[in-house]
Amino acid sequence: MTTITARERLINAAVESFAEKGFSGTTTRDIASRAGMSPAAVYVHHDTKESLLFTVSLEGHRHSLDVISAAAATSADPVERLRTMVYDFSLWHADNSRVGRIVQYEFHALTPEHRAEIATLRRSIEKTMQNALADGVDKGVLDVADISGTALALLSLGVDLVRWFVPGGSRTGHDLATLNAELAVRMTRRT
Amino acid sequence: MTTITARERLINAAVESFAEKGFSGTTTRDIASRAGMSPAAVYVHHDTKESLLFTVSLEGHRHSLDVISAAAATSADPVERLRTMVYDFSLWHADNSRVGRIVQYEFHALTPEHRAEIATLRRSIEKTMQNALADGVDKGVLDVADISGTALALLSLGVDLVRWFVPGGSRTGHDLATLNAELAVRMTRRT
DNA sequence: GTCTATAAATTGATAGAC
DNA sequence: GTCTATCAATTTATAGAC
Repeated sequence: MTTITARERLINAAVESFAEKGFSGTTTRDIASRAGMSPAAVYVHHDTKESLLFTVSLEGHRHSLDVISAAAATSADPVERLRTMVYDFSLWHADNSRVGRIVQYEFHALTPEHRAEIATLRRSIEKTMQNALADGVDKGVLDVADISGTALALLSLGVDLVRWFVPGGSRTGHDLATLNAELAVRMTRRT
Repeated sequence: MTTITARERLINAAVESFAEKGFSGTTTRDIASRAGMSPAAVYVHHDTKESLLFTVSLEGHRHSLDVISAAAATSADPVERLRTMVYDFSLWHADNSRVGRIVQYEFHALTPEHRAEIATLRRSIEKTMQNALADGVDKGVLDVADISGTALALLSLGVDLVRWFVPGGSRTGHDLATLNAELAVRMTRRT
């Protein structure tokens, strides 16, 4: 049996509202009413509206870093590893497109301190992709002239899904992730 | 000699503020002060804050559609045409990253009527890319199993630049556009 | 921990003088 | 076409009762 605390209900409500209207477009009243509480109840569990955003953003960044890090450890073959990394990273963005929008598009709304903390997670995500490409080049399996630029492009394929992906639409997350993974291999494989 | 009207000064101010803080995070007072006017002067030239957004968004969408359409007409060779399309589309997003952020991320803030009008331009952009891929497949030069999905992925490479591109940073728009164009060719060329 | 009530500031937009 | 002044509504956040 899973107990959902008031704090978690507020976080779920914040995810809904931030993803739909953006951070600035969301009122604390909207979050409260989605969570079935009065406006004042929000502040018992979260100091400010921004601290709610930070909680969501931090958890989302950590989750996506976990996903790509785990994928990076699945195979010793650089091509299959890259395929898995792009597949899992893309699938995460499709399956979590609401959190993904907050992660990717509300970064600027964080306080400078919170932004700095999250920026380190972003660098880890990029570094994980760069390392996978560099290893594949070292092993002579991948052909990548610009490793950091290509890493950004591969991540963009997954990240940009959150801009338009609609759950229940004609394309499934699995289909899109499979396509992105195949394109990633074609982009980088040595011929 | 170029005369800058008050209306244009307001649009430039709106681009700055919308790109920096988002539509909801921007106040009409902020736009007015950036344009060197009083808050009331805004409403002489634009009915609502949203009409300013619509003006910026419409112009931006038209411009990027013009860019990719012109690129689609440059060459009869599908590979070189695709390279030019991805290069020009990516370069536009790097060179116009502020307008690009408004175009890509403030779509939801438009009124339903304005959103519908702009949606037709978005479909034209996608269709232009799809046609270029389909023609290359017909001519036996490109190998693309999922044309609409691959079109979205190619556009994503350009679009996602606006999320992080910083003018004057270590990477130039030209460098990024060249890389994206090369990756696009590798993704789609028949081997 | 939840509520009602409200403070204090900010917001989009307008009125009316010049 | 620009201004000062202001309205009416909304906003984040708090006070204090239960």
